Amino acid sequence: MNSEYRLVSVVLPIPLARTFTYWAPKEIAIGAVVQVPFGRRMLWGVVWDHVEALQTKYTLKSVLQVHPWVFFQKRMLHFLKKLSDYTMAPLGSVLKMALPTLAYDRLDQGQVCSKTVLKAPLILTSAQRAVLDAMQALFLSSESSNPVLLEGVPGSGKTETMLALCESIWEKGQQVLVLLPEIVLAETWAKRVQRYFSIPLGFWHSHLTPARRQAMFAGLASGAFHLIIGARSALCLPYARLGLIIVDEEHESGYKQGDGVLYHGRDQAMVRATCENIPIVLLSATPSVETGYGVSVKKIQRLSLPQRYGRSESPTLHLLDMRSKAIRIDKGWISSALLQRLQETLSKQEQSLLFLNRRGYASLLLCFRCSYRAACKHCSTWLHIHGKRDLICHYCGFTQPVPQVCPGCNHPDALVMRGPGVEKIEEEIRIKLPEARILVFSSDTLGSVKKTQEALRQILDHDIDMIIGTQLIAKGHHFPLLTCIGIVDSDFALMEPDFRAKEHILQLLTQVAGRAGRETLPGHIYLQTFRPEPELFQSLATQRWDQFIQEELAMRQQQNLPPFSNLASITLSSLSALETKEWALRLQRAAVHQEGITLLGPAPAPLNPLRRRYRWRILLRSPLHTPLQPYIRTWMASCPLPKSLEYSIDMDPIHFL
DNA sequence: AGCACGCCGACT
DNA sequence: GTCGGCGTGCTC
Repeated sequence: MNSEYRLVSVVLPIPLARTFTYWAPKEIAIGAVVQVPFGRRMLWGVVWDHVEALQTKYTLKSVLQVHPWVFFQKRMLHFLKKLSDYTMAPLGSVLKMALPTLAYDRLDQGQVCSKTVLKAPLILTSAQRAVLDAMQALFLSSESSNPVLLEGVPGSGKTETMLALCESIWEKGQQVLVLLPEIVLAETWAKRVQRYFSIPLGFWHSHLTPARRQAMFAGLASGAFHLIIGARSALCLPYARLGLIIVDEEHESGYKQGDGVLYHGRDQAMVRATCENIPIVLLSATPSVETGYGVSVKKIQRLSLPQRYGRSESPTLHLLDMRSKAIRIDKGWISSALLQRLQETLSKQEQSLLFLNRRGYASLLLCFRCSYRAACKHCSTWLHIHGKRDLICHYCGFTQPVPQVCPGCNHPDALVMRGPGVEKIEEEIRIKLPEARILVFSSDTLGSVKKTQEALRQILDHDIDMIIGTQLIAKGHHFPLLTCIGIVDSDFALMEPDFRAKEHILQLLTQVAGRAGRETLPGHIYLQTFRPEPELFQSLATQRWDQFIQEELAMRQQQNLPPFSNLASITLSSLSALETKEWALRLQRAAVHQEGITLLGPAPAPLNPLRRRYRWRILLRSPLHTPLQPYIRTWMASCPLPKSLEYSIDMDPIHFL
């Protein structure tokens, strides 16, 4: 053994829980980013630990180079370990999220830093000033402080208040990370920041080109960027000097998504803030029930900005019972009452929004003679119709033309399209209000960030009279001329097979409603429904969100649901229906009873198969202070699965499909 | 994850 | 007879 060198264990960005041992220069620090030979590849990894002595049959290889300026602090390694332990994802998978760009055999220079300069005075109202003072008092008062929830309706001035807080972070030479549930919101954030500050600013999301990604990584890891606006995946990066995390729209389920490591962006942002010992602020007009629980047990400090500044009353709510003969219209989906209001709005040269959370033209193709219904080959789901011509699977993207004759009975004109989508509503409006300039706002019509920006510009410039949109339209945009909103089908979310359905529909409807009457014009909201449920719409009408949270918490506690218990879902999948079922049953039989832990299932997943794979699921529940991870670890280890079966573990699942 | 090795179907 | 499918196994 040469005294110039020592042994280190290295974590590599591959889906393995283990480390690999290499020779490295004696002075190498834990947390150093190193390039190592691995098989016939070269990989960048992180020095996890020093290894004192090792007997091995391998001839150990040596570190090729040490990255000159990217480094993982102890607190960062601690965060990655916690994330891996909590999600039960291999440490290497977690590292891959933290080192997504260094796969290449090259080094970028760190950047020499430009300054952040205040361009325009940031004038706060007294309410905003009070919130800012309260936050600063909290963050300065103790060594480690609780997360803050800043609650406020759209237009209450949350962003300006946060910018004033950011300024104090930038004065200390630290970085601010703003997390967004949806990356189209990034431009809006950037514009508002740049109205007040000249600032080195970076973006992070999955659509960056490799070169942009590399540059962004260099900027944030060197500390050159003072602000990073990013999607969920920005959470795990090695910032040089992180000083504050802001989670915008914290209640959004977009924070829990994706493949690979299943984590909740908001929850893990709070973990990261604790590890880094920095403040974190959650923003929302309609906080999640989980956050409401955090407030009630004093783990989260709640502050609020109740006033709409710049003016305006709350919009007026009208419930339209579609079962009533006086209201309905024979052909179509827009009631006479709503149509009349749309006409009036148009003649006043104001804007309207029709909200329908269904993409495409129609959601099903039926034969009225033989009851054939178009289904996806790969997923056990029905095909949707887009542009009246194509059948599309919303889960796997499979596409085929709408058949000319019924594939079931060969009848030439027995096929009908049912279940209206935004395109169908557009068709109806073009006939009934031919003079209106219409824009359909959905992921099909707005494929790129650029197209979305252009659509938003058209709305703001009043090149558009009426927006017909899916939930994409609900998120954080300002439309000053928008005074009339129609919810075409208010009943959709109650179909969700999920205990969070009520929370989600209220959040979505509140958000959509928040688009109306933002400036000086009064807003009207029309809710078309076939099942008017007074208490549900009551919460929306009175805007008593905290009251809804209290009621919902009481219900969740009574039924032993999160956040009063832990849930985990384990999904097995394979190409064979029989094999999946058999192994799901075998796994269930291998489970050892433990006090408090309940196993539900196995049951076939609701969409089976999905993307050609058959899936069975086991759900676990435990009391709040009994973590499920150790139990799952021993259990899964006792029942090794063959390679043909894939499994995934989802802690705190929120999507039950 | 990659990248190899290894054993069964249609073809230059 | 080979080219190539993806099942299984290994990487310090």
